[in-house]
Amino acid sequence: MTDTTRKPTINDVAERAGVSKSLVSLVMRNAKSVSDHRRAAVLAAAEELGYRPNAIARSLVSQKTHVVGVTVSDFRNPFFTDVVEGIATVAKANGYQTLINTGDRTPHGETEAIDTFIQLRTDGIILVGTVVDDETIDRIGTVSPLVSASYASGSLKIDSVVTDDVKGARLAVEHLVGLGHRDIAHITGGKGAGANRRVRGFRAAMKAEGLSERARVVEGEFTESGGISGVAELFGSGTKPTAVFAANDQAAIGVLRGLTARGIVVPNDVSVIGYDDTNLAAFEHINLTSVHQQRVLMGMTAMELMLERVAGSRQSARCVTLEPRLTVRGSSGRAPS
Amino acid sequence: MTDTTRKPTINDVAERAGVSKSLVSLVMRNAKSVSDHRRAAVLAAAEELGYRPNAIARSLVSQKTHVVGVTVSDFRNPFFTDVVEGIATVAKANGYQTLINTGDRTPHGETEAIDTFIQLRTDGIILVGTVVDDETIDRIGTVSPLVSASYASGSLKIDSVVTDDVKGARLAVEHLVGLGHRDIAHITGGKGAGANRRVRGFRAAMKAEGLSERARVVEGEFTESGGISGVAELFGSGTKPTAVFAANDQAAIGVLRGLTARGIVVPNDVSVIGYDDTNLAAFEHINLTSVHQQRVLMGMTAMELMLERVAGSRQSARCVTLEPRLTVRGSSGRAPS
DNA sequence: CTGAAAGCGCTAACAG
DNA sequence: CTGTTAGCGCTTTCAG
Repeated sequence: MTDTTRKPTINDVAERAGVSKSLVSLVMRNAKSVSDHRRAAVLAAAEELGYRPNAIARSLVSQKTHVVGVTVSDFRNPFFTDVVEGIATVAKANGYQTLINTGDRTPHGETEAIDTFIQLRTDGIILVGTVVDDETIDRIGTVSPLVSASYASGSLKIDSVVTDDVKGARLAVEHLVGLGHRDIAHITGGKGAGANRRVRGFRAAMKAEGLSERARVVEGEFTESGGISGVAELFGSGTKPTAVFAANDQAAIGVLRGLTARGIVVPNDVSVIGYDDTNLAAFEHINLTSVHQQRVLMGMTAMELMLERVAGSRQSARCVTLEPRLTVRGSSGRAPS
Repeated sequence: MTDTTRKPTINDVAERAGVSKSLVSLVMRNAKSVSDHRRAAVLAAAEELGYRPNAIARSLVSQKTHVVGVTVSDFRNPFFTDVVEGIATVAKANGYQTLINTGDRTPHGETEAIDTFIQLRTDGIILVGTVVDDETIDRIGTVSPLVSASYASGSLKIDSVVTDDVKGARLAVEHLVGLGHRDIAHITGGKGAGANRRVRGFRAAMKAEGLSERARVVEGEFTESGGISGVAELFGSGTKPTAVFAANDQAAIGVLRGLTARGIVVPNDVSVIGYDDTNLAAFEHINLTSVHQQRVLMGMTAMELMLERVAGSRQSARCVTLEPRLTVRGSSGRAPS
């Protein structure tokens, strides 16, 4: 298991095939300047020995690992896994490997994950739904190519790709107003990535509809319990809204629960809209109207930005904005008269 | 961005601090045999230069990467993400990094992912819900420490950790029988990992209850549509069961949909049980009775087995079996009289 | 077309 | 306690 089974090196292959190391190296990288005869001999020797090039050693000299590190703030959130899938697809298509790591939703854990990538000398790092502050991002951006997905960093050193959440919020509001709703509330995502933009978008859209006075915003979280507590606050006292726009699907599901518990019927009494349009929203038993984000595309775009950086074909920071859509399902309906 | 920003090496730090490379190396690894004075000087120099040890170079000489590769057959399945979380927790606690890769649910893709890990010289590889055949597993097992989670490989070279699915199926059957059900059907998981054990367990349990004659088994899949088609087959003709045990939660949700579409009420007319006890099952709107698998523990155990292998403290293969539990929720109830 | 030699950044014996 | 000397497995000039 130790030295007896030592993995074969380029030297072993060279010896077995009776040629020089450099010759083997050329063959392994498909160089053309090798005679068919020797190439065959090398290939045969490699096959026999079960030789696999040592990518570690290779990258030590080439200064390229062909690996990009990806930090994911929350593995369990289906939104993120789709983004990661997009990243992986484009990466693989371009000969890159993706190394995934989670920072356990904490700035400290994520910073640690990033540091590991730096020590591993990944060619670049993609932050998905990062929770670290702009200052740290800026610092890391000077050391390694960096792109942020789903969070628009203030740093000028890095690229980012986000959904136009201001517009997403507007789509939700316009849909509800079209259904006759006027008392509309928004439960925020707290300090989560993108939460701010959604709040701004909500306020702006309500204003545009001349409903500023009737807009209510309560603090929440990107979780089911965030939605539940939001409902408690909204329906505990004062004017009750006829529609609730939650910061994401998980919070919206909390809203559904909270409403059901109070005997309020969706969508007859109150309409509910989520954000992200995850699989959850599509489940027939949940059937949630939701603002759709192009998750896989977001990941693909992030990786494409990274490739440009790695190739050195662009030095300036770029922020790509993706268009949201509204997916209408059963949780939204005409306002009660 | 290229050579002007070259990352500082141990040499740069040594020069800056006015000491030898080996001294710096010792300090970076917290060796005690260094005078406080020099240690401080080195640390200061490293800090100024923003030096991060090159893990690539380090592992080239130490022959250890402190990285374990993890292949996940399906990222979207919450079952697997929990297993991965367990792996990552134990790995981190022991100074290991986890490199995650998906094989897109295909044997070819997964084999490719494994090959990448081998080239990267990861210290070991953990297969989560693998889809590659035993022969391939056996071959890889001779090259690298390997452990399989959720699939019990026939290979004698590798370790595995699985849930006792035979018992899990029995728990489901016993629960239903206790509620007065006698006509019970099972919708299988097709060729998916663990599907076989669940079928066997179902058959054995029904036999033990003296209900062999009334047991029905229809072919399905580990997906929602697998459940839907199963319902179509079960309720299309012949004796209709009063309870359905699906191979996993996603299929069970398909069953719920299929039943609802036919106007069959759960659990009044028919009881439904799933497998995995994922977050989905717990959603109030789904509220599915399900056989619970200790997912995080499964991942933790897998990583522990890996650590034993890496440390060389065990040469023989080991298969750990985890206990299932039944989580009772609203989708199962007394059999109609 | 092929081989020899010099290093990539780091660690691991050895000497002082 | 500290510096020197060899490599780890590979790529890359530079000569033949």
